[in-house]
Amino acid sequence: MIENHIFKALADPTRRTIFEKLATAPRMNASTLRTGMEISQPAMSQHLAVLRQAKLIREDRQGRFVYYEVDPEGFGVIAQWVTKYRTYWPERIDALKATLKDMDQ
Amino acid sequence: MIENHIFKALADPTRRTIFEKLATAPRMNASTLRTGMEISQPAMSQHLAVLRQAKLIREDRQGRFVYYEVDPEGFGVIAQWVTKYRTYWPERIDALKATLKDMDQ
DNA sequence: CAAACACATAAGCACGTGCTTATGTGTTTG
DNA sequence: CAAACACATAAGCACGTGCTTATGTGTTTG
Repeated sequence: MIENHIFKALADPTRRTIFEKLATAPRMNASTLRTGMEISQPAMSQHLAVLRQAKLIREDRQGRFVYYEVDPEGFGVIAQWVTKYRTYWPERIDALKATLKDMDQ
Repeated sequence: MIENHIFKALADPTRRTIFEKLATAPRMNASTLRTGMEISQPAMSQHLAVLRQAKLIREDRQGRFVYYEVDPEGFGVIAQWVTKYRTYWPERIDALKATLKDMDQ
């Protein structure tokens, strides 16, 4: 059940931060990801392993560096999950999303 | 941080099943939700409390029954979260979602 | 109004999770 | 090639989580 891995991976706020970094910036290696994050090297390594197993990120080994980037496969499962339920009450959700968007600004 | 409550609430497979029931069927009370679910009454009550605190469901007390239904507020946060990242690689995600949809059938 | 009912809550327990320190593995540098 | 580097992994620990049994609270039924 990979869906369960994905939801569990995203349940941790540190991992969501890492995912957000990789989603909004070019590929980074583990050390670069740590900058400005108050997290030890082993902790980062463990979080990256969880995200990798959930297919939310994927690695690209280059010598002694390991570069990470978002893996659309895992994210697609969440996107699909949202789409599945959105169809049940599209108007209510879209109205709410507009409200949330306004709040951001 | 309500976003964290929501992701943590959805990280449990039993709670996702409950949410799915409420999303795809009319409002139900706690006992009706239990039918066909091999879950004790206290366990169900505790799961419903977590979902309620995450604003994924809301309650409507009617005498000694408590009816539950999906609360668009919590779901909207997830939908918004997905939308936020989808914008970074729309073509890749949409292609993948089409693939996943095919796999369902 | 006493019993049954629908649900909530408390306490205890087994197991999961995220961190730490220590150390291992493979690669590059000087 | 020895040291430095980038990262992974192991073991241990504190704390979180989801269940159980027991019991509490409010409502309805006969």
